[in-house]
Amino acid sequence: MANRSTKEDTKNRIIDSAKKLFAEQGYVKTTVVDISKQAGLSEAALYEYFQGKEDLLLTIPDLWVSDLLTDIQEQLFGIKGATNKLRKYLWWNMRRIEQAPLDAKIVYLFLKTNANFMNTPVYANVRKLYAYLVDIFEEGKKSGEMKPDLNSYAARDIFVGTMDHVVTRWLLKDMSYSLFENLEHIFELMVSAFSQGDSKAAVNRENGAQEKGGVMTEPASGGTPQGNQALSLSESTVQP
Amino acid sequence: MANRSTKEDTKNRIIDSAKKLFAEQGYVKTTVVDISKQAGLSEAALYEYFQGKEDLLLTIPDLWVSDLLTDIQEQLFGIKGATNKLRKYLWWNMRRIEQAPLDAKIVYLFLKTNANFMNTPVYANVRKLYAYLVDIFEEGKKSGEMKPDLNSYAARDIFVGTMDHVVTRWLLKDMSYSLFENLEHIFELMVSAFSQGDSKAAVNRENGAQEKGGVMTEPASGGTPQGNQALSLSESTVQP
DNA sequence: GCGTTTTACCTAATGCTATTAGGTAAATTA
DNA sequence: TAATTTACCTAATAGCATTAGGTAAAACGC
Repeated sequence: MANRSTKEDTKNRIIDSAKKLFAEQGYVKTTVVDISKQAGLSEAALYEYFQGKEDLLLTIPDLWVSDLLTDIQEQLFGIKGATNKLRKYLWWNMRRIEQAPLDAKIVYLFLKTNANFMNTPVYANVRKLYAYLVDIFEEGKKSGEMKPDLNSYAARDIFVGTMDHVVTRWLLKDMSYSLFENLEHIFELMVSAFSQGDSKAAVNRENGAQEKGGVMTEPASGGTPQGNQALSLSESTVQP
Repeated sequence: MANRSTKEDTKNRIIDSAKKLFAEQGYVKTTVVDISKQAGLSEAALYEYFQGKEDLLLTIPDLWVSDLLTDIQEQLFGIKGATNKLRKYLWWNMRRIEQAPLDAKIVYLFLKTNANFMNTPVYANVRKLYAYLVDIFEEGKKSGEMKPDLNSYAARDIFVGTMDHVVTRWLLKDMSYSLFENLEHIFELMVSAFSQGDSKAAVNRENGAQEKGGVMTEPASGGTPQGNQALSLSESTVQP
């Protein structure tokens, strides 16, 4: 194999092209010819690598999501306290999405509309990703950091729902501002629902009471393709 | 016009057919022939009523969402207290979605993936729908019911995000359980983030301190097509 | 009532798109 | 070096959205 590319390389080229085009123009408006041209191939060659357009859509975020799953374990390792873990989880999630907005767009916008999504390994991994949150809430209950009667599933629903909402809006608004805008407010508010006693006190108690755990502080946030213009106007679907 | 149907009637038949098929098979897999056959027409006739398949998708939820917008005003009328209003908003929202799951599926799953969604009257109306929440939070701050330093936009993000998450999961799980499952837990948890002082006390204070406002208590919840089997297993994406 | 116009719909293209059939020439293997 | 495999190609095929060009019944004008 001198001039030809390796199988792995071509497959990646196809995935990259499809990712880009799906995210840019949407699934429906992207054609298989578009994708294969972008990848420097004929249409027919693409079918050697993927069963078809739908298979491509369902396969694209596979790597990303399973990488997320192994990464979150590393990221939470060594962090003490449920609130600190929760915080790390949120900031980490946003960071990873900021770094891979194309994958995020496909997972958050296009995959859900596909009838086969629920049978996908991506879905199974997303479930596992969210399961960590339930563990964190349970830990918080045991340690007394969080309300003893906290319903961990309700808490997870609030946490995941809010995260997803913020991300989806950001994607729909074409990533025209920083994902981290207002995140501090939102996080504090959520934590105040889960925590025992006064929330701010709780957060501070946790931060102070230990060796700082190596967590927190907003990441420098370079990474969004078009740069983070912090367009505060488009912060949300509804503005004052 | 004796045998022929009226224009209005045919248009409704097309909308109903499209709604059903889009919700059942998804936008991509539904063909224009499918829709027109179901409506008892030829393909060409459909184009007299709609500009095409995409126009159809964007038009379907128009009526539903603008009806929601006028209804919410009626529903909140006369309810005293921000927490009571918030509760009514949540229960009302779920009720309306339970009653029109096809419209909901199109709005929550399919519309977001369309590049033109943001320029749609549906989007504008959804914004207005969410704007009520900000007003409610502001009211709660003024009355002392809610934290004086509450960030109303963060609060709205949490509330909307959580609602959307619960609804989306229900739709993806094919409406196989009751939308109202665990809603009480979730609501109380959210309110505890927004309220001044102890949440349960706050909720009770509000409920007791006035003529009961004509709100609350879970609706009898008959209405889901396949009936509410309250399949507690599929409550969420992640289970113990 | 009768010719004209409009309405509500139809059949039959057209042109694009996903997917498949049937190759070929370079690289690899025996 | 002959046989086989690999990585890719050109050229169908079939399905779909959309359009062109009607038609027959109803409504309108007089």
